[in-house]
Amino acid sequence: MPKQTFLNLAEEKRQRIIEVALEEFASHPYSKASLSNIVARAGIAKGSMYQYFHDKKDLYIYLLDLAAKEKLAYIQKGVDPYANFFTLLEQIILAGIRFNLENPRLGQVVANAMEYKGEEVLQEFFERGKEMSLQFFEGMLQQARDRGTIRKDLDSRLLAYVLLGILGSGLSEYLLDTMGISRREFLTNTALGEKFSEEDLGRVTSKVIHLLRNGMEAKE
Amino acid sequence: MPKQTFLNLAEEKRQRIIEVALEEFASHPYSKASLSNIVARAGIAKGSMYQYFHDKKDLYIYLLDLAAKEKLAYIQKGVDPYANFFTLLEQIILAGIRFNLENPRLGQVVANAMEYKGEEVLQEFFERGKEMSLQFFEGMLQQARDRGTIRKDLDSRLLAYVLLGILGSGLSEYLLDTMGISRREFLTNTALGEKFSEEDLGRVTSKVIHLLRNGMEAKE
Amino acid sequence: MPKQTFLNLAEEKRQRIIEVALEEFASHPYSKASLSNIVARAGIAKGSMYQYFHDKKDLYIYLLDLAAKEKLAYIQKGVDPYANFFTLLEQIILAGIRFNLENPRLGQVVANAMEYKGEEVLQEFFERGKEMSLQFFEGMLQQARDRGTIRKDLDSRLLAYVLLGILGSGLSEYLLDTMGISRREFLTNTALGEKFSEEDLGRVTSKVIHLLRNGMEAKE
Amino acid sequence: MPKQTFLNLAEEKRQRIIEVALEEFASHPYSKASLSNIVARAGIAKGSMYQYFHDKKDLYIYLLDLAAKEKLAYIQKGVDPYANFFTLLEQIILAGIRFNLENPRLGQVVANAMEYKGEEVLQEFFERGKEMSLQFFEGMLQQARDRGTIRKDLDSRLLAYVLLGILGSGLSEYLLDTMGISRREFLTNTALGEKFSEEDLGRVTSKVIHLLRNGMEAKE
DNA sequence: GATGAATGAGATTTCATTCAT
DNA sequence: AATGAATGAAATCTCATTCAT
Repeated sequence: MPKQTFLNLAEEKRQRIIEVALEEFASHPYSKASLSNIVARAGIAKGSMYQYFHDKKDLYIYLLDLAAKEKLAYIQKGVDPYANFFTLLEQIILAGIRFNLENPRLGQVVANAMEYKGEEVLQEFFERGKEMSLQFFEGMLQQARDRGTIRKDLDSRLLAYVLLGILGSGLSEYLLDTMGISRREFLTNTALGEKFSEEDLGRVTSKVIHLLRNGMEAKE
Repeated sequence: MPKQTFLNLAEEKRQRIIEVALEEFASHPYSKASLSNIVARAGIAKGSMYQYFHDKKDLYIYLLDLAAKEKLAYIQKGVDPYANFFTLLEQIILAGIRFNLENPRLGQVVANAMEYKGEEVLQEFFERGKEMSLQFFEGMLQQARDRGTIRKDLDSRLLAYVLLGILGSGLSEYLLDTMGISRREFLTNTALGEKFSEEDLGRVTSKVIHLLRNGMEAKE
Repeated sequence: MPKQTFLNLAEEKRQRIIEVALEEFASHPYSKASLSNIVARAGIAKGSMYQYFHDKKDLYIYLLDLAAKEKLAYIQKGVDPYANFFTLLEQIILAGIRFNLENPRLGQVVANAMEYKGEEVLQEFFERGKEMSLQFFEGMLQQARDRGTIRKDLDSRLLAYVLLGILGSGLSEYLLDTMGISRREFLTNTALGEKFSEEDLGRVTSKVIHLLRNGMEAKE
Repeated sequence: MPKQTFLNLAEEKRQRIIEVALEEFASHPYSKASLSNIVARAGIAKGSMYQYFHDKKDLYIYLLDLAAKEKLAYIQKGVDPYANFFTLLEQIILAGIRFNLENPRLGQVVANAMEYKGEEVLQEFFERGKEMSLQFFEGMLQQARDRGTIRKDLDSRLLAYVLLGILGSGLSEYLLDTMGISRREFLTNTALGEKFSEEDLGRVTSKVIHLLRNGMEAKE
């Protein structure tokens, strides 16, 4: 939890710090991310960082929380909760991808967290986050099953893992790949997200949904 | 590439070093993995490590390569290349999971590498590995499409991403989860893999294959 | 010397600051005592502290001076200056111990100062304080010698050192020890001093006086 | 406990490090003593210190232990354990003073430790040391009482505190004082100890013993 | 007079890598 | 070929003090 000091900061300065810190944490694993780097690029004194946050971990968790909340809000905004399951899933996937493209750093920080292994201090924290995501999907799947939208024999827990794997970051990467944009460029140059048209995103998403809905097998 | 010195080492010593190093890299992100730890536990001098490998990165890449090759060999051994697509895919998935459970450290090192972002020194290397995996799946999918096993309108590249996401490590994690085994225990205690019966693995795999083949939608 | 600002403060606020600061300096060596801690616990702004005192040293010396003065006043109050030497000494020892038990923090700050070595900035200050104490005892001893109360061949300066060593804090510690009270508890919980009865104190004091008067040797 | 590395060091280098470190710890309280200072003055790399000792505390405890052992050995060497109580005590006091004068830094480190208050990490360690000293004196006193050398009504525990207070460092300070040598000079300039003649030391010691034996009171 | 954000020097500690033996 | 001591850059973090509001 950041200290009050940070929250009192002028909007502009606070944003600058967040921006720079996100960039650092998006492009380095937690233990390699350097506070010295961040303060240097944000143009503040090293000690100031400790007026704002208790320690490195505090800063990281703040950013992660921020990113997760923003991504969640973004998705909720783009979704009709009363739509049927596949429409809802399509909207979620679409919003997820779009968020990642429009907010490369935020998206990357969340994605990194999902896959974080072996950073002992943070493990517990990550596991909680992962469990929450899993349960969200599991709930959705249960409901769809109850309503007869999806087959009764599907294992919701397993499916939740599968969906998480697919959404992880694979799809955004696919898009970057097909546009020939490297991850480094993407994280550095904020404006690249605009290169992707609504149609591109829609096409990819509907392909995925079609796969999930009907499977791969060619029927006669 | 390890130096000749390392290859000349007595089998037993070489194995010990590999074993210890794998344990370290499986349970810590690259930048947190400590050479000091490794040499201490392997009972060799720190300088010796530099007689064997050029630097930390060299050692890591060697292990990664080793792990990838072993996993690949394991999968190839368990697979009938002339089987039809879905059978083949099922065998691949099954072998992949089984390998991860039987070789926790090797499996983990490969899995970590797949998801590693932001470690500049290694990025290029990882991208090459990922590209290889993608192309492998892409080739398989193309062939299946040509043979009419899967629908013509599927985008093989995108599907390759999806398959990679699913196989990543999600399924092994699902299994560990349902057995209530923490990742830490799993990496430390080598014998845990035996807890999983062939039936368990078969059931999970066939569920996934069924999903990929037929999709989720309930057909009347 | 505190600034006028501090002296203008509302009595209550001033007392609170003093209390908190004493607690900090009693339980940490000078260099580890933290102004940040003090202001946080006193509920004032850090800048305010610098309106009241020139710097950390200034604050410390103020407290030390205060503690010394209070202890001295307490002792003077409990002493009959016209009593004969051993009675006087007994009263001094008794009052000294009692003060320490009734005012743990003040007593501790004074005791710390007596033993403080190696804090360059403060050395000169401490030496002055020590010299004053020594001269006080030296004077007393000279007078007693002149009056024939104590032996003529005693070296008053040396004896002053010896008395200082004994009074330092050894006796209070002996009492705490025999009651099984740790120094930490003692400094935190203000009320512990009441655990000691007048008789306990009297017994200890008279033992010490008896020793100083007659020595240890068994006479037939 | 220092690492093996330190013990393997060339005698000369090891001594230099010890010497410099002692100087630092003798003239600064633990938390102010600076490793950076030590390595700079010892002419070694900062990292090397951590090849020798686990951390600052480890180094300090090593020095303290060293100092205590040397002082103890020195005293034991100068003492006839079969002498009667007062002779023995005289020899102990004399050896203690002489040690402090001949080894200013060692003596100071031990003396500081005796009085250390509030350095939480080390508190337990110090208390153990103090308790050992107390018990040593207590044992001596008990024995003397049993043998009828000292009065039966003396409280050995209390007397142990008193003796510790007297020996603390008071007597060496008295001597430095009478020679007009400041503590700073004394710690810096190793050669000063030679200024004190055997007679000076003997005279002081015998005065103290006389006091302890016969008390201060003038008997008609 | 009060505030509390800003500062930056300096502290301890880690670790990959080098190199003399 | 093996050793392991030496290195030093870089990391995180603390804290007395300053100063603009």
